[in-house]
Amino acid sequence: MKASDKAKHRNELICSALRSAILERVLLPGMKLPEDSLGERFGVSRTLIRQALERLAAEGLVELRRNRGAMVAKPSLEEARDIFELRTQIEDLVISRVIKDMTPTKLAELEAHLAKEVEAEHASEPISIRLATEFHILLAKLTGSPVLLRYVEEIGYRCGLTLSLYARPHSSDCGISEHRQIIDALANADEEKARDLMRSHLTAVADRALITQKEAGPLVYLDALEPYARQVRESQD
Amino acid sequence: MKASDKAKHRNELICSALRSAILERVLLPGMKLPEDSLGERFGVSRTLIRQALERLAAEGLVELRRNRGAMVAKPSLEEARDIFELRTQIEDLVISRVIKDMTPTKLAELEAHLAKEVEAEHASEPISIRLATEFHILLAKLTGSPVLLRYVEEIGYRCGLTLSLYARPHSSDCGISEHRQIIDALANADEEKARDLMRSHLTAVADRALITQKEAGPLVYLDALEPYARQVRESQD
DNA sequence: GATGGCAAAATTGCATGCAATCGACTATAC
DNA sequence: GTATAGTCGATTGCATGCAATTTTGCCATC
Repeated sequence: MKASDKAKHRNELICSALRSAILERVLLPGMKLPEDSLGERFGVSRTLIRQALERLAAEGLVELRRNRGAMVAKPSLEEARDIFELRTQIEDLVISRVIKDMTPTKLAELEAHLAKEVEAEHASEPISIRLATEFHILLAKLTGSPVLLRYVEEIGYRCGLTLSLYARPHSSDCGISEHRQIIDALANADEEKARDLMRSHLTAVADRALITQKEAGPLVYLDALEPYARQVRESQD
Repeated sequence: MKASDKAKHRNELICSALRSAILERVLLPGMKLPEDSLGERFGVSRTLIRQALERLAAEGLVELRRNRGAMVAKPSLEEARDIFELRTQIEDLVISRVIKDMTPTKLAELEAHLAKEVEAEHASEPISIRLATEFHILLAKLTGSPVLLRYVEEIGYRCGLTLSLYARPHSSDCGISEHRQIIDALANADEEKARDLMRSHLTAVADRALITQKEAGPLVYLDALEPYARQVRESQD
């Protein structure tokens, strides 16, 4: 999971845990998410699970059918395209904002993150995807705008889920060099170029992704959740 | 309230009721929202109120402080600007999408809505604001993209709240002629012009708004909620 | 008169229990 | 053999109750 899980309340811990599980393809699109079983796993009551599921539903990662329980969202191809298009549009704004107030400190942060991406280049794919997403989130953070951060995060996660559905394996790691170029453009205060690079980066990611299609059965396979649940259980005493 | 409150579940009814109350300036920014009192008012238990408050918090209309209860959000001036900037960026996309697949039916819908706006021009200000917001939401609907609709709605609401905090009275009704122009540009399939109009419309709204500043005391004044609560209570049997 | 700490009241955090709803299965009729 | 109706099981919807936390008012002390 992430360093950003800094000892919040159980509420958010569970939410983060489930989110990570979804983004790291431990819970696959279409899987059922029964409140009881999850509650048992995490060692909490249905109330908390329910909250988390509602939150994730609002974020678009979980689908909530009335009286029929929750399942991991399964965005359609159209939704997928829409999300990526919207993302492009928003990150345009992020670039403009970041470049307007660039500092060496911020550049260093970006470089540090890129280093982590390079280091993890040959690690597992979920980790690469997560780091790639977090690059964009870091950019949003650097704008200093909570509003931008909030929406870039949310849409970034949805894109992550989408990729897990439609991307073919190893389609994401080529993103590193593109991140490199974006940082360079930002360092040179070349707004136009940075924006163009970001646009083509995002469309490239989308294109690489939306070509092949994998199918996931609607099965419950909660055992895979164990490591995530343990973390929450342990933090309780 | 709205026609879109079409007999969903109590869950969403309460959420809509509170949202409307906030947007119509019945609940002012900074007001406390205690679960008990609200539950009593609406004739439901704290559980449902809690759900609604969490939802609204996710939408940015309510602020949720741990163990200290909820209150109507009070966006800062910076947040206000960020929200409007983001809105501009997103509605750019809406225009592009709508204009790509314009039909006489859709045009008629827009005209019908504009007619409502004209009709309500001299009605109460909250109603004007709501109709103005719904014009933008209608545009998002016409794109046929649930994703766009979701975000335009949410950000539109946040803008509405922002206006209620920072706008000076009667700053909004001038928007009608601008809506008129946008429809015309859409009818002529003039994408560039439509986009420009939308951009200047939104910045105009923001500018008209963000000049003067009103202050609202952090008082609880739940009696004003009565009409909203009654509606929910009645729909229960 | 101001400050620090303590205790009581108010409010949220969370678990549990019961009722309502939906889906699947079976039995029965055609 | 197929279709339809009815019942049963599983799961969610919601209310209530108790524990935890924060706030507020009070009193003692400086």
